[in-house]
Amino acid sequence: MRYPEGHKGSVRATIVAKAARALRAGGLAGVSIPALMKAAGLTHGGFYAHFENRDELVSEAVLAAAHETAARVLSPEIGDLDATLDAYLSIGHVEHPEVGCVIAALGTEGRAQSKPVRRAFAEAARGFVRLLETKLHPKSAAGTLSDEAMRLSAQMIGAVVLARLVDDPALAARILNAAKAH
Amino acid sequence: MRYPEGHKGSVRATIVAKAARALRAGGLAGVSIPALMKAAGLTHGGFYAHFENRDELVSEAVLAAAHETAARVLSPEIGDLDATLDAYLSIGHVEHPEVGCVIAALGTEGRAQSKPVRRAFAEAARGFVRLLETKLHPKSAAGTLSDEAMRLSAQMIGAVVLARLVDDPALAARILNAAKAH
DNA sequence: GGTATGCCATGATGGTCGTCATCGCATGCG
DNA sequence: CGCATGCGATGACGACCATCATGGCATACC
Repeated sequence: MRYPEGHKGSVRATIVAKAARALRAGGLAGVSIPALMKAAGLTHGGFYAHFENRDELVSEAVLAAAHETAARVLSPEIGDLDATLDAYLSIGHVEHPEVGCVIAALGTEGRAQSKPVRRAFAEAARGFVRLLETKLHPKSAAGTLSDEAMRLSAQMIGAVVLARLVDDPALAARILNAAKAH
Repeated sequence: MRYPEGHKGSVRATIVAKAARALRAGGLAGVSIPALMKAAGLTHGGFYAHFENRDELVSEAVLAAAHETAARVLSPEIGDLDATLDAYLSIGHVEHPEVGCVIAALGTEGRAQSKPVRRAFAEAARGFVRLLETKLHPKSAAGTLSDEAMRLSAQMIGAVVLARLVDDPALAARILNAAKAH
């Protein structure tokens, strides 16, 4: 069929959005192209009309996931630092990695990926610390990162990773609460 | 050939040890059985004489890696807490995940694995916090975990994950140093 | 020293993956 | 109203995977 203007672009955007979700749920290597396309309501055939290769989609999905979490948890309008900590260090975040922080969901997989994917993770990681910096010190000069922002970023990410691994809801909740101290 | 007593057991141990290294380097899904066996100096054929299936090897490799790091970095004879922090939060650790902490190397992959593998990760995670607890409070009752041990565990793991992702040696070093505060 | 043993190499099988070529078809344009 | 357009479905290809069946062969035992 002849498709309406901009159709292809919007389809591409939904593929990226659904992939961002599916990859966080199943791991970077755990979801195939057929599965990713099915998540977007399509079959595998059209994939290469939208992306050069699988890594291009993975890279964009990582960035999309990072922006999504930034807007939901780290953006200024969420509230002060405590509001961000409460949202990030929550049971809901631990139980739903598919809509949570991409670093806490896929962080350790980034290192072993191709260069474009590694670049996406690098940008996500730097963006995380940068946003936390502006929450800690709203009037700090752009581009400077305080030790406190780096330390607290590590603490938040590590806490969610640990809480997801211990396989014990009560202990997970204790880890999250312990990580709210700063 | 007729092999000397205990030969099979020692071969199995070297397969696990080499797999622990290869999996931390390449990711849980990034190394195939042929590759894992080649790392141990064998071909893929004999694999199922040693393991029920791939997940059994992965589970054992995760535990072996955890014990290895515990002995090298977290054991009492390393020194006090500062010695452990210096070793864990070092450039060498960031640059060599294949011999480093299994949680910092593979932590986010654990959640999406089969039950035996998840159990291995859960034990590794709990063991990490437990060992840090005895370093922080040597005379605390066995089995109790302080908020401080959980918070600092998260901070250490998150710092290494972040440092590996930012793709900037100078920034990585700053993150590591920032995470030495407690 | 002959022989039975059992570990491991060779090789096959079915399935799935990433990638690509082809085609049908519904609709926006003339 | 007919037709050209271009998106996406169908299907094929080679590669690689996990798993398993078979066989060779060097040695520890009798």
